[in-house]
Amino acid sequence: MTADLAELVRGTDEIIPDTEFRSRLAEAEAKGQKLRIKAGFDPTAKDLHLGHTLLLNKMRAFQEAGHEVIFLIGDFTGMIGDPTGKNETRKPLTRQQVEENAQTYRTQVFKILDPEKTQVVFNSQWLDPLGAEGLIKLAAQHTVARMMERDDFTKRYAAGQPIAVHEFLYPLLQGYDSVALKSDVEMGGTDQKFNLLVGRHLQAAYGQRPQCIMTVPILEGLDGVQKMSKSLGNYVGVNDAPGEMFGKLMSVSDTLMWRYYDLLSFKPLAEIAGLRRSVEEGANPRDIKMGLAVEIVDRFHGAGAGEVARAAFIAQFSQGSLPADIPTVKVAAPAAGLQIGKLLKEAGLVPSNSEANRMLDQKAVRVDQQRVEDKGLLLKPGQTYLLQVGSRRYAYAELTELAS
RNA sequence: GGAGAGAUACUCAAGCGGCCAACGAGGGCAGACUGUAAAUCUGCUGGCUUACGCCUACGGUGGUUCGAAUCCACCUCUCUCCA
Repeated sequence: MTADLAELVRGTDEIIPDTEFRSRLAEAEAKGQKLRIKAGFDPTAKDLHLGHTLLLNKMRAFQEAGHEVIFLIGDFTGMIGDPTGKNETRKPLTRQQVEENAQTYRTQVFKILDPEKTQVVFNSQWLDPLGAEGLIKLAAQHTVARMMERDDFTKRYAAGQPIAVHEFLYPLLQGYDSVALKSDVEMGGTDQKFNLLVGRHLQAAYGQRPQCIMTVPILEGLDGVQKMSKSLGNYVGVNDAPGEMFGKLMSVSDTLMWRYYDLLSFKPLAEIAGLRRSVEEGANPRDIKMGLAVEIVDRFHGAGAGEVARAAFIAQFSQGSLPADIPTVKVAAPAAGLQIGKLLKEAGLVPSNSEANRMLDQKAVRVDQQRVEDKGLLLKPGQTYLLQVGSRRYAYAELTELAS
């Protein structure tokens, strides 16, 4: 069990209380019991990214150690709609949307978790029947002062930002999930620490043995500053195509690369330390970064996919050849020809004509590998042109004559 | 219930009745330099017109005015203090 323990603890941020966690683990082993491990997910986000996988990796580690992993989908809370984060009022989800999202979740999650060993539950199962009376009883277990201890509540309050009353219900309902599931351990991101602790408190209030909590770090996004999230556009999705995944990982800074190594790689810690040393001794960090990108691409696209992506990357960027998968777009053009700016817009490379003109001004546009600055350039139908905006946007435009 | 403050583009944030498509910062995009890195420097950052110009924008609806993001009224939302 000690080997297991090291693996279970690797990459976690905090375990509270640490000693109790260890003793419970030992106790379960001695009695031949399984610990009930709970982790909750909001069914609003459809696409999982690497940030989510930190938690999933941990869950998997528990599965491999023989414990019972419960994947909780917060469909009830999702349908209320969580307004956390500024002043956006998130639209409540319908049952059907929740179910759809949950289904998408499953397919992605099982790239990491073992479907056979994963129990999937929905919290509407016990929160629906709770009723107003149950809710009031639940709310009576906590105080406003303790609620306000939550970091983001404190900050928002101090900053004069609104806090809706029902936001107080969130931690309570999430905590009640732990009561309903009789969980032994609950896992979540560090930003969930408060909520996880509420679960501990509530279990005690309902006469249960309080769960231990385990937090995993929040993964920084590609910018290295803000957390990885889809809405910030700084994420690597588990469904990203191999080439895209590889490219995104290569674009992170050298500093961030080490953070990613620590959190995402399955390589032994000693090996990672060795890589650090080799860079200090003069190895090109780029090559080390490729190693990480290969590992991650392999993980989600099968062994070998990483090497293929690496070769394509080197061909495209180190040797300057074109990417392999340039989309072809058909565009109708008048016989006299279509103006370059309009073509770029029609081909979907820029959002507007004005933007196209700006790109032309900024020497960012190439047609058939030749830089173009003349906004009046007309491209005649009957040909296919290679369009390029900046270094990442490519398209073949097949111009067909517009019947006038 | 009473008194006050506020709502500006992706975010924060300036804004005198005309010089405001709106200072500045961040973010983003592009160019240079590179390892598609970081750092740095430069430029751009509402839409339409091959650009003289036109249209849409400053919480919402009306109004005053030759002219409003700027003034007035009402509405919506938020915050603070008092009850």
